[in-house]
Amino acid sequence: MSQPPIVRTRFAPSPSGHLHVGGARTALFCWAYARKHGGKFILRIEDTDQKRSHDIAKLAFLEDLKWLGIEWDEGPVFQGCGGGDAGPYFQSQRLDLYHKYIEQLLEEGKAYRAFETTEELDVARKQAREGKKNYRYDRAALDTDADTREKWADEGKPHVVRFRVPDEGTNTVHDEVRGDVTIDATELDDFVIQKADGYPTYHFAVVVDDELMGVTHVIRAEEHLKNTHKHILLQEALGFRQPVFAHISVITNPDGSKMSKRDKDKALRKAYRVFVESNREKSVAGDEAFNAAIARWQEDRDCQLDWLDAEDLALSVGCHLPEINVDDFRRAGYLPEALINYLALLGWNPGGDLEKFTSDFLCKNFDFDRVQKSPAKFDREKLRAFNHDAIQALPADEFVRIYRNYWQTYFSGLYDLFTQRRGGHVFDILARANQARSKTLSDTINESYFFLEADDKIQYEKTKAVRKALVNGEPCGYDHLEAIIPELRKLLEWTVETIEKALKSYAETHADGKLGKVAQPIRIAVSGGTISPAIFDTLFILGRESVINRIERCLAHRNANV
RNA sequence: GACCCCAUCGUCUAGUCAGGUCCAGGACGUCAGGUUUUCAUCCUGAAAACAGGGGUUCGAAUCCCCUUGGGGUCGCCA
Repeated sequence: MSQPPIVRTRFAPSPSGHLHVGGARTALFCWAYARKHGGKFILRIEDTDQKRSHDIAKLAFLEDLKWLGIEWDEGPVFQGCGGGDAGPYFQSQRLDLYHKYIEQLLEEGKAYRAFETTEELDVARKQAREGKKNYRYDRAALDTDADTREKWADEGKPHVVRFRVPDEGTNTVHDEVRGDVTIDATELDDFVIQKADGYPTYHFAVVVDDELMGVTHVIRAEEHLKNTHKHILLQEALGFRQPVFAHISVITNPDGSKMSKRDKDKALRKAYRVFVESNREKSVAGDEAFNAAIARWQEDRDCQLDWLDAEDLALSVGCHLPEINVDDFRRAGYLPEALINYLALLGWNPGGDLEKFTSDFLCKNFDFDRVQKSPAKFDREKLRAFNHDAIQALPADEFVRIYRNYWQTYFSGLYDLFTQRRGGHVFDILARANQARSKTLSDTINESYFFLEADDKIQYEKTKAVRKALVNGEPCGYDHLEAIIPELRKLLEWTVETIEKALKSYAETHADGKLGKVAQPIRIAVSGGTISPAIFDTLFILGRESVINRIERCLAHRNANV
């Protein structure tokens, strides 16, 4: 009895910056499946496209995976992850391997060299489309005899290598999610396996690497289902084992279109067009390199801006880029455990009514039989609700740590200012006061600026709610403000507890026990509006001097108005 | 257009494989009340779906067929 091979799954992204949520879900499922079976999860970089740049920023998704807690056993070495004996894990470093197998197919007559140019093929495709015909490569290369083709190749004439597919029969993928998927052999044409630059195509590299790396389960998005037929043919031709396949459905936008990195580019192009049309005399300010990048981007519809440039431009033209990447959600103040939970549930569920679970649970329970076949729309509101629950579930100390870290990372200027003025321990109080009112870590950022404004710069909102809180009733809000100042002055200690005691006691005797009658005018006086953390926390954080200054100023404002 | 895949509330889904316990359950969102020092919460309640049509069967959300709708793919991208 032979042992079943140890489960080895892999996630194989192309190096293109940050990880988008669809990729994250695929990686999550690959990882969970490997963990469940005590196997290995491999990360492989599919960098066979020389047209794409290869700077290190393109590997930002390594950081994203780490942040999500998806750790790879083999692959690029990064922060304690990676390594392994089946490398190198960058396809661009494995060219000799691919060449060896290409030669093998060539010698066996299972592949051949073809000399058509891209332009010639484009014309043929266009003609087919116009004639409402299905395009299929016509094997024109085979019209030239083999010796001539070898001679051309020796002379260095640019060419590709095509795989010769069977002329008849059917091809079946046994898919763990979808069952058997069969197509007719005539649906496939002789696809390219080696490009003119000598690099293998995706199809070829994937098949060779999965074999050499001992991959047992290929879990990937549905967009690859059709490719799988090609991969099976290659595996058969090369005498490779066939892994188990599982194709998961794509994640879509609310309008049903595939959620993709391009969505950001689309949104940006649209906003930029509007900006240029309405600001003819103004241009987007930037340094030379930035402007050059914009120009290139405008010339080529297929070109996408570097993500840093994209964010700069979005800021300049007032465009909110849709959150697509894991990092977008991280910046927006989502917790990794919430994103993981939500993503996992988008396409898989443990059955019954259970929705909330950890990645640990996923690793124990994930299997293909509960993977959804249909595409799932990405619902930001539900993600937000999940994030809210995740934040509320955090112990206070842990929330403070995460909240501080979030400010330091994404709002460092604000954080430094706050801690300089009020001190690090007061930031803790702010964090604690904000936990209950946060659905994301960023929710309370905008509502924290008033703490740092100069006392005499507070602007009072001119809304009904504000007026009502200040002037309605007898005594009115202004009257309470006047009366509360001495109460605050005489406190021996300025703590959340002493403030609470003083305000409650005042409300008891002067406002029929209705704290709101007193709290709301104070809130307006110190913040300018009706939104702040709990009033006792707010006053403590602000400090006694500022509180009294602001209340007095508010009262002066009343007199000026009367 | 061709090929392939899919189809339960607005959304994610349970139930489908082993037909009856389902006039279809949960969650997000929505709406209506309530609690609360504001915002955010929290509590209670409500509206909300088996795409349509044929079969099979005593019985169909569940099995079969057709139609319709949605998605994916059709690159020297991955």
